[in-house]
Amino acid sequence: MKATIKDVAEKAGVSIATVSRVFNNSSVVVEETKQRILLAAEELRYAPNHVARSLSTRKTESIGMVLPDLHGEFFSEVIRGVDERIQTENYHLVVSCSHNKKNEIQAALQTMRGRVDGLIVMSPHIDAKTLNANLPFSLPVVLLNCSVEDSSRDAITIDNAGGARAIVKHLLQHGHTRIAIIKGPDNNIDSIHRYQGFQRALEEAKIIHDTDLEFTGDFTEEAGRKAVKQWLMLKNRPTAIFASNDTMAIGAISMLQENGILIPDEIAIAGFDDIPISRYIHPKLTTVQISINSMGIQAAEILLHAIHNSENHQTQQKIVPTQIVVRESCGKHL
Amino acid sequence: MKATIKDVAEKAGVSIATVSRVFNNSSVVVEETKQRILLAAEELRYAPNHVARSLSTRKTESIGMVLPDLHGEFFSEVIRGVDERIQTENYHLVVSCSHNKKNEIQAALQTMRGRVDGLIVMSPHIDAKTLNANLPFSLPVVLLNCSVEDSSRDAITIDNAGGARAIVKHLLQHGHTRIAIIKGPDNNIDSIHRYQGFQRALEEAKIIHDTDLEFTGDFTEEAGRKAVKQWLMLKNRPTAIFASNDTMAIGAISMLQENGILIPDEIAIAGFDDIPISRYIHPKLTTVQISINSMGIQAAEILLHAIHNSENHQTQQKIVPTQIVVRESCGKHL
DNA sequence: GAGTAAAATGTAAACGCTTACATAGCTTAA
DNA sequence: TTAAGCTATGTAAGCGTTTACATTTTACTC
Repeated sequence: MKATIKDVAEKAGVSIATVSRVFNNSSVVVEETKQRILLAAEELRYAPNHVARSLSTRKTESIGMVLPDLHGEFFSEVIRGVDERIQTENYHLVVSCSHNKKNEIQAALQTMRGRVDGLIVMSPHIDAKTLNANLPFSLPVVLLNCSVEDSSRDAITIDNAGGARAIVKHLLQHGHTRIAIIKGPDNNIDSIHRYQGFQRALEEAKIIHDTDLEFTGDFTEEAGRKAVKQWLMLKNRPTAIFASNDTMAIGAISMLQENGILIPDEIAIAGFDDIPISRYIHPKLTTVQISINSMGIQAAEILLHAIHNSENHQTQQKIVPTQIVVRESCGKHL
Repeated sequence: MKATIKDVAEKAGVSIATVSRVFNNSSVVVEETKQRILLAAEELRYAPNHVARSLSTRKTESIGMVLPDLHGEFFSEVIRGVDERIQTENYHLVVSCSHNKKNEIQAALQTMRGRVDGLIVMSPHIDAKTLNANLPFSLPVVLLNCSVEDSSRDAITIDNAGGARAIVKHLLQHGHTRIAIIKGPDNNIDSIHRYQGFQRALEEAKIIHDTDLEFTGDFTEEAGRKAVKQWLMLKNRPTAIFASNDTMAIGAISMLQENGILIPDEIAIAGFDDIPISRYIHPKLTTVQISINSMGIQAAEILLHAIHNSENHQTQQKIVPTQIVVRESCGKHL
């Protein structure tokens, strides 16, 4: 049977209020009394019950994360960033995975209510309306990479279009004109914007895009492999590939190498995300860098601010800049 | 202001007990009353307060995970496995990172008390005694890859020694006799066992191990690179390298390739873990496979059982078998 | 040594729910 | 008709804290 504050109070010969004060440093308790209480607590192996405390204070000291998926380094990096920031304020992290399904995200959001003080929601697949309809009204929320409808909510989005445009431009500067793209899922907001950046760059270079050179993937290595497989059968192969994320780029590379195609000499390739592994594969992957970890930190930062200043918190929409990092996979010359 | 059960009860003209019953299907409520309550709840945007419910039922419907770190795919895979299993029973996942520090793991364990119904602890760096002293007594706990002292606790451990031995044997069968090892941290239980497996295999082959061919790393790519750098300066280089995890193996490969060393022709290499990326790098990495995801699922399974059958739960110690998967990095011949 | 202000501690209500037990309203059977 | 037995709902205690407010103790001052 677990000891309660009452047991400690009795054992130490004080009231429960005093015990509570000791455990909250809320007001001064005479040193001697304090020690007596601490001793009693120790002997009884007492630890405050967080649930009761939460009920009383209306604070849970937890924040929730609703993620679309739990696969791969991207998510673990975000989690790491968020955890890193909130741990400094003794907050806890409750993670939930919506598996990208509408009803599950609804369920996740639902069960988070009353369990957390704030929410970080990442849901690049859900449209803004559905999202808004399900978002709790009374809880601070930070949107990560979601379709945002207006400025009524805090949101952090990556400059997907800008990053894609920059890296495709880089490819163009290398003289490539037949550039293929491995897209992400059609309903994913990241994919959409990356694709737009891609198109934009081509337009600016006055290149007419060949839709044969498009493949829609799902952000997995396998998708990258399939895309390449398809293009290898073309009479007129692309000379460069832009993969909408590093994972697919890596899949593409593996398929190219299996077919004895030299990278970057015969086909250049670039990715997006700069996941840790990108700099260790061969050839090292040219890609677009976003600091996922720091994105998590920032999201946590904003959320904590919203929680602590519920009255005068100004919502903000941040666009996280990206940076291309040139390595070997697209040719170093130039 | 958020609506409470009381508001709903008033609006529907019933007592709070009836409202509670509706939201718990605990006993039959006449259909008409039920609809009236549901309607009132909807209008007030009422959702039960989980904290209050938990206090009353002494159940949180959450389980906690204490992880040593949040870096890399290994952890996200475990999390994914656990989440996958517990979600089916509407449990939530509270994640906490101990950063491998003794006091932090203590703090993490401490704050989990009363917040979760059960705990999955992964802490390969902490010795059994310290761990045991800090583990909550009253809470079901499943140990993941920890030093286990006795059979009083549920535990899942990977057959690290067996896996390492098997893969080193494989290397030996290829004719290698100068096999180097990139170890993990000295106080890490996984590293220790993998190293033991390595030694065992060499002994069985009656090979005297050259301590020049040992490098202690920290499971990062960088460590793999450093190890190789060091060995390249040797007059008598190793012909094969066993890295204690895939990440270090990948780092090693990148360094070898930068120095123009052919893999596996000049130096063969093998890893441990079989992280997803291993099959997509070039050359594809020969490694030891453990299903991290399913380890998470199993841990969750055992924990849930312990929670639901607190009286007659038999603790169990599972050793998850490993399997070597031969790919290109150690030479396909044979 | 009385009076007073400040410091330390105690009392009890509240947080929002669940649930054992009590009660009221109906059926049913003798 | 009435007692008994159900069924649907209500009453109220309890879950373990926090905290405003009340009370007691201590420390000074004159």
